[in-house]
Amino acid sequence: MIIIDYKDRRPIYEQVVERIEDLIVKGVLKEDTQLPSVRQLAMEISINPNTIQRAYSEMERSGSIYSVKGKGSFIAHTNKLMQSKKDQIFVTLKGLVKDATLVNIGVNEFIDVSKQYFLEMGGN
Amino acid sequence: MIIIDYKDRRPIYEQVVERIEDLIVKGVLKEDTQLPSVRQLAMEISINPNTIQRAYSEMERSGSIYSVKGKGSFIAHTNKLMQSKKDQIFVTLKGLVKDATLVNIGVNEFIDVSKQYFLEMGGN
Amino acid sequence: MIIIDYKDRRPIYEQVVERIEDLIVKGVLKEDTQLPSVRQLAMEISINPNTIQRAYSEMERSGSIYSVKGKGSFIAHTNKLMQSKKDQIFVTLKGLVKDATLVNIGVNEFIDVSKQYFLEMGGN
Amino acid sequence: MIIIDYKDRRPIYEQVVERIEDLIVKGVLKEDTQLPSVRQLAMEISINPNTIQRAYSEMERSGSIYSVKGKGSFIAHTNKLMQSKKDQIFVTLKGLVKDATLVNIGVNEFIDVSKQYFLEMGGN
DNA sequence: GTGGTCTAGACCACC
DNA sequence: GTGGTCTAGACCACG
Repeated sequence: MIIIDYKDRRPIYEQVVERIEDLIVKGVLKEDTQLPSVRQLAMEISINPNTIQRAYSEMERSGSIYSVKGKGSFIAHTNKLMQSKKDQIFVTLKGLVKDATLVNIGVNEFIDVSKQYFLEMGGN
Repeated sequence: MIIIDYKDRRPIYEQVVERIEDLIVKGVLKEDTQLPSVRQLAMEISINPNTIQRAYSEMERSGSIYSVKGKGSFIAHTNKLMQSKKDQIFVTLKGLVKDATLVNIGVNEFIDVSKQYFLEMGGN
Repeated sequence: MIIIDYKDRRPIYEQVVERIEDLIVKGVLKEDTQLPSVRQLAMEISINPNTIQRAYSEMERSGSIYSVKGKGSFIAHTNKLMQSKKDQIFVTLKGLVKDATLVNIGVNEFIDVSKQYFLEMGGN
Repeated sequence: MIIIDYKDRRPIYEQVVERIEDLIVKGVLKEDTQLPSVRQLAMEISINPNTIQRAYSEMERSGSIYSVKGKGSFIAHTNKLMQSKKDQIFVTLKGLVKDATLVNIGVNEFIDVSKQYFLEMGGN
């Protein structure tokens, strides 16, 4: 379910967070679903439980999941996550537009390519 | 000319590269212009010369500048840099569109916001 | 009657204690009233009996309730509980005032806000 | 400088955060002051470097300090910290007032005691 | 069994 | 030298 790319320069715990949050926004993991336990997921993908623990901690801090000692970890309300993901996308987009203007990419080219990419995505 | 943000989480040498390449794409630094020497730039912005050296090495490797032994470092042909910056932007855009579709941001919203951002940039 | 918030980070037995003591200070549960048995309450709120047992033990230790072998658990004299709750509040208040002085919150601001909060509570 | 209370139930890293943030709000540590390195502080108070690392990470996340790889950790702008501490105090106060009304502590008693505590603090 | 904290020791990127 | 990540193994509180 969760694949780690060891060539990726980002830390493992960050990749784990990304993979799980992806599953949430995709709707695969729904609210109050129980996540695999720290130890179990650690064994599954053959990494140290502490690393998973850290990933889970990050997600709890950011409000994506909630953990109960002795019970397990569960998916939280997804609204907040969706919104923060959207916000993040628009922030990135703003920076990208800024860079685009610097290298003389015009509005038209930018949105044409965007449309094209949307088409490709829809095709999947 | 070059400002380092120590609170920025990226390594300093990367920031130096970015600042210089920015000056190149903006046309401030033109082809075959000589860059300040490693030591000189290091002193100017109060940074370890090793860090500047690494920044210059990275840029030479990527083809943004070229070095002549005993003479110094110079701006290379800017076409290649411009093109790679453009490529990079479109790669990022592709990823962004992919993420956008996941959180149900439609084509229309996406390009409307893009246009808006372009307007804001033009206004500066 | 008793609601557990699994997203609350405090242990469940502590929440149970708080809820019951709340009912006591509010006057809902009066002196010598019998509490539901451990098993019964556990079933009611779908919780492990061990957890309820621990909550009851804590309250007996602190003197909020008393148990009679073979009969059950009962609300103790409420005076002591009321007094210890009051004491606790003033201890917290003292710490809070100390912190307030550190960040330059003056007496006036502090009591103005307090009055405001009392008004809001009264309005409920 | 920093004292750990092993009888305290809170985790060590949390105590470290509290102690340092206290020094910041008290004005002992000023903006851009360099903190002791992770390893050095760990040796000083005889705890594992990882624990200090975690404390520093928490503070960087919350914006109290900023860290630069290869250089060290530094005190950030203190405004944000002061504000969040103030906010925290008023949140606690609100909860305290709510509890006070439950046990029949009136506005007058509450603010009288508060004033008294402020006097005591001022006397230190 | 669960999550959370801590230690010990290692490696990396950066300066 | 610095901060940051990871592993291995231990212990605790909770259910």
